[in-house]
Amino acid sequence: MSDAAWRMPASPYRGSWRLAGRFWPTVREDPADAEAISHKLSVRAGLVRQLAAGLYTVTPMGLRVIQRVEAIIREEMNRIGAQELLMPVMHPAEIWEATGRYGLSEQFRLEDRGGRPMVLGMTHEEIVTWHAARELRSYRDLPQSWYQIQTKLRDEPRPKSGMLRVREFTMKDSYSFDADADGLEKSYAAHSEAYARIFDRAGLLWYRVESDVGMMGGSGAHEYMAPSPSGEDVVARTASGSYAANVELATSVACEPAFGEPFGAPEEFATPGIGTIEELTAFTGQHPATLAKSVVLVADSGPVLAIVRGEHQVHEKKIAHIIGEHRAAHPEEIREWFGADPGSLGPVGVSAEVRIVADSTLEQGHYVTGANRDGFHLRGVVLGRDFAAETADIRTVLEGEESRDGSGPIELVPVIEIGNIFKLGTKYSEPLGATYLDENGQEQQIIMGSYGIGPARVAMAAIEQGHDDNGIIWPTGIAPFDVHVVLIGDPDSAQGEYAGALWAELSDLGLEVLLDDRPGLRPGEKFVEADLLGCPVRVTVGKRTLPDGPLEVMVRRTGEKSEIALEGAAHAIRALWDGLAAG
RNA sequence: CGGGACGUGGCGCAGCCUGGUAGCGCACCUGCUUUGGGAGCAGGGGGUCCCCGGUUCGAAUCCGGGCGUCCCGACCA
Repeated sequence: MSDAAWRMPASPYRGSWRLAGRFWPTVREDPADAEAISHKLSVRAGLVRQLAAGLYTVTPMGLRVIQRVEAIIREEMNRIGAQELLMPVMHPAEIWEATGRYGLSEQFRLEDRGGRPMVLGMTHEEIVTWHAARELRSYRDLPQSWYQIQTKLRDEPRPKSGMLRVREFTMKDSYSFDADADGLEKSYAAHSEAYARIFDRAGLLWYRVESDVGMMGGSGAHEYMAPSPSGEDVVARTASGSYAANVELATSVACEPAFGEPFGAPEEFATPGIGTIEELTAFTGQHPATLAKSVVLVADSGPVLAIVRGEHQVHEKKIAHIIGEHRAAHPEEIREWFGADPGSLGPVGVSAEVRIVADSTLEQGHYVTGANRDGFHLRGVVLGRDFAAETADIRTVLEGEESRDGSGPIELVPVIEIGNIFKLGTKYSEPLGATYLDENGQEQQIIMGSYGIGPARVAMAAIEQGHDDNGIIWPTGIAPFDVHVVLIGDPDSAQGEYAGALWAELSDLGLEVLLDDRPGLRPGEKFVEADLLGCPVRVTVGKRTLPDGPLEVMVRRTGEKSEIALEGAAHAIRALWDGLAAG
């Protein structure tokens, strides 16, 4: 075989491709095990291939999209003065021991040849702080913002939805180091602005929402969420977006049911065979919001009775904030503590060993609760009078409930988390000894923030938000190419030569152009694959084009076709693309 | 970690219930025709039927164990 047979055609244009000879494995049918749209289309459009659960190879075509996302991220991170660096994926375990994060269930652990325990990085707070502790000594060294785009490894219990939830992925993670809380606010705000520009430029519909600080710890956090039916998280927001929060901490104004006349004391009544709230609603004819739901949990400290109104659910995360790690109680345990089975449980007359946590909504009104006697309930039960309980927000938000800021009813939206920002404070700088000397020579702790974006999730979210029956519809900002030139005919033909010249001219005008010059393919196949790939503008060059034109140009998003004269065609296409990019 | 489904040429699937020559479509190779929306005809190559064990004269098929992948839940910076 001669060299020429396997060499790629020479291209003077780094960003533009001639397709002939390239590795671009498209697929006609949806992969059998794919559920999410982005999973199906990313495989079909030849962007990724799966190696194992949660492990994906990105193809040359897919890598173009990822790299465009990364390019936007780099520009915007650099714009706010963040500096790119690169830290190792493999870390000595002892650094993670210092912060108490060694041994987390998602952590990949291994040993080096000397038997030293090592971990693969799930994130880099420990490592970056370790460096900061050694290098940043004076207030004159602050503030700093460092970032990297690098591999993270997490042994996810359940990888899913293609590239949306994987065990190995690249993340842009940045870390800010400030002298004080004001400095952190500035770094946080700078990242917030950079993130807004990044996600706008990536062409996503996105929300910035309040989030739980979770295992990262710290004093405040926001998540960036792209709405999508394939999303794993849920955001509670109002139509205007003036209120938006992860449901894990969202609050709302619960409805105000008619409680009716209060009772002087709880009254027991028979409820034979009644267990669930639905049954109790039907039996009593009362609104579920006037019934109290009792859930028994077991925390480290012992049994916990969590109470919410009938229309609500106890939210796992919210109750966990109060009682810590916990599990559901076994039926035998419930029998022992309450003397009744689930379905007839309530807070009245419960032994002191049971901690009672009631949702704040219970502070108003009187309720029907279980009587802790099988087949009986109490009506007229009042919190504070008939039983004592801690109160807190432990319930889920319901769609349709009013927002606390008065901006209207709450809607619940499934979303993909594409980024997050955390105010870490001293959570990492303290255990790792990251301190500096202030103007007075006093040792102070460095105040940190951490900020993440998943470029592949950005790409997948774009697919989720932009597709039709024929394939992907990329936003102009992150499409693999700006213009897709479909050559119909032989590369050596007159139209082949014209297509090559147009390709070069468009590239000279600053566009990244894909020229489908693959020989032997039928026109239909090229069109179908062009639709699948979804570049914003498609130009067709065929027999009809020469010698007098016109060129057929199609906008992928609208399907709108137009004809362009050969004279000045490249400039006209560039102008068309500029119009799409602008709006 | 609980529940469920699936595992058969590269991809998508049938066959399994009722054991007896491994099949279909697409893709791939060769030839001819075709060439503006996934072509037609003819010929051809390619499979440890996920793995291990058991039952049987004989196992893709029945039984047991394991592994893998996906979905639901739990979990999740």
